[in-house]
Amino acid sequence: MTESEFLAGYDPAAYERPALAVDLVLLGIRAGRLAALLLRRSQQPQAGLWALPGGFVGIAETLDAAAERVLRDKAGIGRARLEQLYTFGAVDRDPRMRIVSVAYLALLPEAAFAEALAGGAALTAATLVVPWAGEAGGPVSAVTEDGAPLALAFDHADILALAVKRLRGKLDYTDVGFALLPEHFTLRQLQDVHAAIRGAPLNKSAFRRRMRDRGWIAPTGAREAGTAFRPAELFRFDRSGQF
Amino acid sequence: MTESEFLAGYDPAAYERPALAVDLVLLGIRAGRLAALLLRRSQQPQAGLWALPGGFVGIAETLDAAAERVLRDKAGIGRARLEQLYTFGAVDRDPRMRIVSVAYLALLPEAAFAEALAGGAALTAATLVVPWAGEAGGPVSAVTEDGAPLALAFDHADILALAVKRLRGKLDYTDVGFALLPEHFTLRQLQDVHAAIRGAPLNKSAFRRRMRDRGWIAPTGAREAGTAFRPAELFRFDRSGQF
DNA sequence: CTTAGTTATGCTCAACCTGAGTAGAAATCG
DNA sequence: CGATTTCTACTCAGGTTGAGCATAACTAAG
Repeated sequence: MTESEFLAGYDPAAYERPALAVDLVLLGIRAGRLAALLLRRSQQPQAGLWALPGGFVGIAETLDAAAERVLRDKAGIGRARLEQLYTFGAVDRDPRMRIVSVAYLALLPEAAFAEALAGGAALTAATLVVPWAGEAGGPVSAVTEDGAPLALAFDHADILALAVKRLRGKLDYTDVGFALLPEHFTLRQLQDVHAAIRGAPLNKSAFRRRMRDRGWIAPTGAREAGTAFRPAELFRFDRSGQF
Repeated sequence: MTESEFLAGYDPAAYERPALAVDLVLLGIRAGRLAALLLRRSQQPQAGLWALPGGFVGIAETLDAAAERVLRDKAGIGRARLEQLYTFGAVDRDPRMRIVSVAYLALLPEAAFAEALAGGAALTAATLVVPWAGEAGGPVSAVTEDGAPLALAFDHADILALAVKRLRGKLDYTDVGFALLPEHFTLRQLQDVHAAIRGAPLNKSAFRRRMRDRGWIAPTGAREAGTAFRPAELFRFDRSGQF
């Protein structure tokens, strides 16, 4: 039987279908480190564990639309650039039933991250501990500001790990570094964000040179205020720089 | 209502679920260009159009397992390294019903590609025409060996386009270039594969130097046979070179 | 056997990029 | 005003890349 014949004779109700959900990895910078927004599960299974905001995909709803709806309703965030990350389909990833989940990634500027935490959605910021270098991949764990571990629900540790890996991979040739910063920023802030994503320090002068040469940043003419020492120049992201 | 409450009260049968499928992008090199294996649809809808091999995901079947089953049953290929590409979830991507499809990518060495074509699965090799440079992305089209266009079914042109984009992005820092070659190959063959994926020529000496310096290739001592001119040395992929 | 033709391989050289260090500029604090 | 700290620009060595040239290795034609 060919695929065509199979599809033509397929009865939508004849076979049991997996449930389809989306889960959101919402990342920001917290105390100079990568952090994710998590919700605490209050019900069984896995009550008390920490989970990514998620929800089921409607029958007439795009995956992207489902992710935007979850962003709005579960995380209380109005707008963010969501990007599909990976689809997780292990059979036993949820103990109740078969749920296939499409993971999405969004990067929040510091203000949006703080606003989401202060909102009514009972979100917590979990600092990510990434024990591997570069794009090797591997497990990650989540801790509170005090360093206390946060137990993650389901396969959400794997989802977070993949998000960090993807982020590191895109750091050098896309604008992900700017997505975590406010509109105006100093080169030092930009470098700190890159260092937080990489999990490793960067050469200062080489970094500054590269950013200026690539044409990604434009000087605003203004300077930092309120610093104890020489204020740095403020830049903004210049989208006209080619990618 | 929090996510936990929602999930706890969720009745698996209460809401209509999208159907979940996998589609396979099977790529190889054909006459020095990237080519994909396609099936011709014999039934409505979109009868006569060309489609990627695909199939539905079973209720107790991993996404990866479904992709492997389709590879075996629909494409007649025993083994290949499948990698998840992206999940396509437009509401109207299939006119019959809502189908969300997880696309997978596999790279076939020249022999496996030819063997699949010769097998009983009625597959056709479609040369991919990629009108954009680098990782810009955009539409692709498929043509026969003679240059005649092949009309693609559903959103499969988008899936192929994303596969090419992904492949180009991974070319420089992973082993994808070797996956399309036989076990023993010359540096010229390796360079041709890279050029076919990039869609642009490469500097010869710089390419050779880079490949040798990275430790990805190991000389076999043997030489090409049957060439009209000086035979090139045969190399094999050396997995011990770090990534 | 000799020579022309063609590709493989190794070498050099200039241009560019990166990591590292140094020196002066600009601000606050005591 | 001087000490302190960070920002910014500059230089320099080392490594990588693109480009070209010389030689090696092989076949086919004469």
